[in-house]
Amino acid sequence: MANKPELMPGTLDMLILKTLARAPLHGYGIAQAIKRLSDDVLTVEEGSLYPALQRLLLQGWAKAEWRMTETNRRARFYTLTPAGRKQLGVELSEFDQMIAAIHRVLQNA
Amino acid sequence: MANKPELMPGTLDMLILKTLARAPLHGYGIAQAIKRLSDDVLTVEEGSLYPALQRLLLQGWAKAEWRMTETNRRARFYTLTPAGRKQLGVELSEFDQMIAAIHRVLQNA
DNA sequence: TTCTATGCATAGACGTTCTATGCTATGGGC
DNA sequence: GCCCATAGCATAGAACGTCTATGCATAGAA
Repeated sequence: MANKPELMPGTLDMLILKTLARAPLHGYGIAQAIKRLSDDVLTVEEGSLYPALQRLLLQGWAKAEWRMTETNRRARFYTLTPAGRKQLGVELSEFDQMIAAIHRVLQNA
Repeated sequence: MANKPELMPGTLDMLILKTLARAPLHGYGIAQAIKRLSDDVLTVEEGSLYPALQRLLLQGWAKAEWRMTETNRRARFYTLTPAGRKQLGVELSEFDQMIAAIHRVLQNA
């Protein structure tokens, strides 16, 4: 039972945007990057990842194109749009605000 | 559209447990406390609150009894059980771990 | 007496994440 | 030549948590 998520709900889009802000990347690579940078704490399942990427495309926060990876495989590379970069800023500050608020509640002994 | 939640999904139970760890309280009071301590950033809607309280009861993390408030109203007071106190510890450390992991991903420029 | 604040509770909609599934293809080892 | 692990995309459906909307009740102030 007790199915604790490998991800904090609501933060996935932000994490993807941040990852893409470093460099264009394909889905698989994004998942790897998040897992690696978080020291294996955050795991992005494919069933979460691809719907999230669709959302980003739909919102105009990223665009996609098929290319070849360094290892000679075809993959869909996602690039952040200016709107996406702006959105990243918004989500980062909202996140910070949320965390700060939660800490205020938690620290009040 | 764009329906940003007033609450970070997955953190509500932790916030309630923490609030009850200070003193037994009724639902309405819990919502007030969280809102006040967070400087109005976190708003707990009733449709989120009461289902959450049911979860806590069901898990044995809190128990409830009807009492009168200071203002002479009948209300259901929730008290943390030992298991609930333990659970609070678990959720706090999981939360910290999550936040730390997210920060690692975000800070990696 | 009417209104506001206090107080509990549920049903249904909605969005996100997870599980499960299916498909393709590359490169290494046997 | 064949198998298998890895890389890679994608969707359907279940599960879950939160929000909107609704209903009910009562104390005290205006």
